[in-house]
Amino acid sequence: MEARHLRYALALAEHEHFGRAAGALGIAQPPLSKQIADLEREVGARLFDRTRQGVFPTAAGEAFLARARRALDEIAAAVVDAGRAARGETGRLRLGFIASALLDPLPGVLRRFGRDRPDVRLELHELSTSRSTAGLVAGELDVAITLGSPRGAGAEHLVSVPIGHDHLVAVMSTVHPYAGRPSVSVAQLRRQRLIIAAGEDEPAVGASLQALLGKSSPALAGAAVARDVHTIIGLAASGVGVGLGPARMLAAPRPETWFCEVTPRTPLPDLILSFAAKDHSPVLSAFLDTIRQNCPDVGAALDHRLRLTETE
Amino acid sequence: MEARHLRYALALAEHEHFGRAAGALGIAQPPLSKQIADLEREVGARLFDRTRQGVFPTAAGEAFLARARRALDEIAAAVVDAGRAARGETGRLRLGFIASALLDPLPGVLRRFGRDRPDVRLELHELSTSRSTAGLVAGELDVAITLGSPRGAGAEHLVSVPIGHDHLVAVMSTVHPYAGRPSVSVAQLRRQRLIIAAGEDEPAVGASLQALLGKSSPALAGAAVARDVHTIIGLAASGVGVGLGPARMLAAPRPETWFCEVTPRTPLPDLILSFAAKDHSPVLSAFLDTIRQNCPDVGAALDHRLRLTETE
DNA sequence: ATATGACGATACTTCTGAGATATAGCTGGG
DNA sequence: CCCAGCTATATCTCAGAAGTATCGTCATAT
Repeated sequence: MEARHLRYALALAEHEHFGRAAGALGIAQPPLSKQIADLEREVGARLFDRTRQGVFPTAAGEAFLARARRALDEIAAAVVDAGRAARGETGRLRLGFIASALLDPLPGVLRRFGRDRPDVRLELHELSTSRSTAGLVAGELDVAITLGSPRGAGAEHLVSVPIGHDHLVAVMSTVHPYAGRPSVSVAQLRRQRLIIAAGEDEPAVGASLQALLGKSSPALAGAAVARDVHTIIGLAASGVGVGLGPARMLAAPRPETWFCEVTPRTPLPDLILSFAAKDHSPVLSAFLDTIRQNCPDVGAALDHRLRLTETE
Repeated sequence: MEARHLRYALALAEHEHFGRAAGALGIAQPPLSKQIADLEREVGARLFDRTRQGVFPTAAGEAFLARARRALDEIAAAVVDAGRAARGETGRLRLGFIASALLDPLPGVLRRFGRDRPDVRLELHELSTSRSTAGLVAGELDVAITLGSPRGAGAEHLVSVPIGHDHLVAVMSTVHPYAGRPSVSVAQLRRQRLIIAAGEDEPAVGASLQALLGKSSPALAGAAVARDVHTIIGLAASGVGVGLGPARMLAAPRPETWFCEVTPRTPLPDLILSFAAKDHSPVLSAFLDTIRQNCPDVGAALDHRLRLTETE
């Protein structure tokens, strides 16, 4: 049973005449007669009544033709769907990102991407740098935005591109003595109980903190350690101490909290976009394209990568 | 694009390996490679990633395979559906019948047929003899039960078989003087205003009435003429006169009406089952089979017809 | 670094079967 | 009764599906 049999049967039902149906199919009449006969033998039932007035489907033929139409529609749709998927118009993009990215690059990128690719399902996961890296390596994410380049097992199979900057800020309860100030100094911070991200979860922030306060500062040693930025803010708001984290971790203002700069201004590692080097999916390419249009300081690595994908 | 391509792609996706998929398909590996390559060329997109760990569908491949599965399912279902339709297990039977048939042969026939062929859609039309005949000739009915053999244009293309008897009865309001009597005589009827079926609608009943009352009886000439038996009963119940019709027109007892025999007992023409001589549909054959099992006095014509259908 | 093995792609051959041409068989209308 | 129109059958041809042999590539083992 081949698709040809379905096409021939449908043409015959449409033209109600072997000769004309064959003409419409671009073949001669005898082959059509034979194919229909073969089809009827394979189905095990007569599908057409040959009368003097024309060729008409039997009840079995009607039942067969209804299914045949749907089968051919599915085949046509298969080609269309595959083409759309190949062009990255449909599909799925699993994005891991650090909370601070929600403030600057992501809103514009996601808005533009959602407009350009309305049928791509976006799965957004707010994750720490280390978790995003692990997700990429394990194939559970397609692309990630992290603070600093991914490190650790499997990171060598990732491609990373800087797409923005960040720096350290402090966060505290609105009843804290420093609340209302535009900035706090290192000396002031040393006298506070600090709240910082767990070292293995946010290695980039941890390194910057060491640079700011000193390698084995007592303030760092005595700091409260939180799993993620939400916890830092929550602990700070409840008066546990002064939280330290990336400036853009504040996607939206929250009640009961006060944010201020840290002097000296302490740059954090760049915002980094990463993805699996061997991932050539068109959805990813489209996303990278959107990134490039939205982030002026994307580097040559992304261009190079895009060129690789296109020439394939 | 042929069904073969779909089957091969699905096998490859299942086995994730060209050699094993080819083995499962009963072909060698190179033809499978070529068919997949041809498919990818026709679709215009790479459908499989060939990696060292195995062969896996791309996003386009996943989209294609989902449709391909449904297409092949439709093809398989087409064969199944056609077979069921050819065996008369599914389909439609449009039955025209005179109301009186609802009392005797139809209940048992329909019950048995509905049990044997639960997926055949029964379309029941209570029609006069002449309307059923016209429906059969016009192809709007598949089978009909009438009073007397169909006559008129196109009736020669019908096959007719007697399946039961009927006779004339009278119907009147319960307040009519004759109500309560087991029978009325011809002499009594002549003194009543009669209600009868329109001659062209029920020719068999009309002929029997003429035989009973005389060719041009004043009682007949002055009778009220109704389109169908329901109207006869309704008019009789409302006191217009005494209705005359087939005994088995009384499918169910009704309030405000009294039925009684007519003496002398006046047989009506046989109940006749008719269908188009060239109709060889399996649903009709199944229905005729049911009729034969339920009606002991079906004649040789039906047997002969059934034999014709089977030997085809 | 080299050898080895597994796997898919390519080159070439073989043969099935789809399609073309010619014609027979059937049937209703003149 | 013949003719016209339509489908089925017979035979041939050729495209293309499948088979065989071999190559190229890459990962792993020695």
